[in-house]
Amino acid sequence: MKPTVHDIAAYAGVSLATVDRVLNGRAGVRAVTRERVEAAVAALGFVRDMAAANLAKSRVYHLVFILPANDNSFMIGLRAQVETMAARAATERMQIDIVDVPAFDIQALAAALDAALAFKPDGLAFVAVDAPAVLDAAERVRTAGIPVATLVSDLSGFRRAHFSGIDNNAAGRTAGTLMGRFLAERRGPVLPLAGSLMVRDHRERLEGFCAVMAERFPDRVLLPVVEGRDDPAEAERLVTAAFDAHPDLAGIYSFGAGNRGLIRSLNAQGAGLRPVVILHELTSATRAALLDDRIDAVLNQDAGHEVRSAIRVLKAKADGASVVDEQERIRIDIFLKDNLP
Amino acid sequence: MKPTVHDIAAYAGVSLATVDRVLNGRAGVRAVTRERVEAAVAALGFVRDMAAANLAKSRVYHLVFILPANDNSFMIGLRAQVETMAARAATERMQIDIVDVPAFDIQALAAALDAALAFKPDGLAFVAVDAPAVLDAAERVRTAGIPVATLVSDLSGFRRAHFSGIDNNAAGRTAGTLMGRFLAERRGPVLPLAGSLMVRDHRERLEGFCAVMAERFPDRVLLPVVEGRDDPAEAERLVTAAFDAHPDLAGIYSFGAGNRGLIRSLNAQGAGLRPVVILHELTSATRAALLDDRIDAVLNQDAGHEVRSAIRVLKAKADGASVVDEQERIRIDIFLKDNLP
DNA sequence: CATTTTCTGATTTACGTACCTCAAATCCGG
DNA sequence: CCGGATTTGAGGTACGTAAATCAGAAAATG
Repeated sequence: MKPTVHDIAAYAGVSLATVDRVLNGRAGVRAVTRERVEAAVAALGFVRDMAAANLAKSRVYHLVFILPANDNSFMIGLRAQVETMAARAATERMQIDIVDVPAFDIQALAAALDAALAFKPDGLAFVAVDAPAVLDAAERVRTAGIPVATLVSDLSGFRRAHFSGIDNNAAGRTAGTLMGRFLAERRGPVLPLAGSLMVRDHRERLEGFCAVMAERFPDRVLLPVVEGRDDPAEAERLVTAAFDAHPDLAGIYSFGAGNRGLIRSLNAQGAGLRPVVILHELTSATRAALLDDRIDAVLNQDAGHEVRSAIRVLKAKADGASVVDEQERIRIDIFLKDNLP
Repeated sequence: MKPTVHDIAAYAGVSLATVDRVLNGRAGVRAVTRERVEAAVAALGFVRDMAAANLAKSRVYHLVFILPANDNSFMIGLRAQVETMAARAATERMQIDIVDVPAFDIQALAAALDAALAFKPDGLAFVAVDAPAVLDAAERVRTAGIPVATLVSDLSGFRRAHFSGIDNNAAGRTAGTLMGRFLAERRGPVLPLAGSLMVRDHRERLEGFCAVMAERFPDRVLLPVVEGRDDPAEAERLVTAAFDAHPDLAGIYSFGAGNRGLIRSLNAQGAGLRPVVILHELTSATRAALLDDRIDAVLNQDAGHEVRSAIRVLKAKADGASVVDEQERIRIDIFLKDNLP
């Protein structure tokens, strides 16, 4: 049988109250007594029954998610995941609040962080915009003792409890390797299509991609990066322009959102050999394109995993528990048409 | 505030005892009264607090994992994952027992299933060997009302609660696409190296691989499948023989274990152009080979995810709760040297 | 040595549910 | 309308922990 606090009290020869003081780090216990209790805990292998503890505390974990009010498929999906978990939250003594902020708005995000801090939640997760004002606000939250996790996009210099997102440099490198190998002997330049280079994830993906191309496929010409601002119409315009300027365009790596526009532009091209296309985020549009052989590979981050992971980690940090690190690492999923979920 | 049984009782105008009888399906309640209570539950959106309920029942979820006593890296890793979770289990009112059976031993596995059934656990997970005797034993467990999950390898015709493993046909197809595209214009035959075609996973991988090769790369010559029995020495022998017989060997798809032997054989070849190598399961050996550019891609199933998923599902089934399906789908991980964890 | 401060023990209540007992109310057939 | 069966109510205890109160003991302080 699992030992309980009563067993610890009996074994250590102290009262329940003293055991409670030691276990919960309250004052009013001599060092010797504390050690006796700790020895008993170690000897009996006591582990606190979290379910019972939470019941007794009638604790409700109160988490806040700050999400950008973006309308691209990925962010919509991410929000849906948070909402799903928020609905399930009641079952597990949790309350999850979602706060909206305008996308890429530094001041609004900083203000939202300060507002969330005022609520004193048990944990906070947010999609970072990489700016000093955001860093300051985030540090205020962290300093208040609230565990903070960054979601999808990280914040430079911030000592967050957790980053729930992928290694974007590695993602770019992966795309580079796939691009180089899928192209093989085929000649022609490759177009890198960003969302915005103001965002850290996109910069990192580009760096990784360029590094691999330079290292392993040095003969391949990379066209100058173009930025589609995560906007389908703009992406379509840019890609169509690239097709016009470079009839021998051999590859496109799109590492931002707005891929519906890219796919429209692909469809509009003639029946000739299409370029190798590698892009990010599995959505209904990119999935359909993959199945129809209009694109070659999709790199994806699992939004559901990211949200669940952030919740698990924040909850664990909130009560100082440990975490299965490996479970919280967000994979770079590579989807070909054959392994679509 | 979340409603409690007390709120239900008050709302329905009945006593706590009656609410309890309804919620737990005990006899002695008139149909009209039962409906009143159920209406109250629906109206207030009551959900039973499982933590409190388990505390009251002093319930311990008792799970049994039946694992083959295999000595390949994958199975060793899988076992380690189960052991890790078993250690953590105490914290979460769980007890996980591990039962060993000789690998590929149908009678032993069937006997182990029957033995486990005698313990009346709350859930059972096992690595299936695809045979009628195993199916019979598994059905006996299932019929006894115990949720059963298959792990890694599935059991044909078995109506399990859950299969915690990858879609091996899709994995084979994925390998086929990568192989075909990585080879591109390069000529030469491809060797499929199985562990054993007696195992369903390996058969499915082969089928998927061959299907894609035939559909999309019909000119590529596939050598006859060889079986390395998941044994490094045998794999090494077979691959070396293939090199000798086919100096222009262009590709190897290894979908069994024992890849240390395959890698040794690769190392032993001369400095010429090595074949494209795609294999399964990320281990220290395959990881090192990937980093050194001695192989091209590793398809992997995350053993940790599989184990955690099996536990979550069995627990949920044991108390009739729902499951986040998407969280329980085991991905086919594709690792290149760039996205290694 | 008296007084304050710090520590410790004993006891109680609470969390939300399960499960038990005993008595009272209601139902049903005759 | 009676007798027996069924249904319902009231109340309690239990699970393992948290947290509070209050009294008494030990230690530190003057």
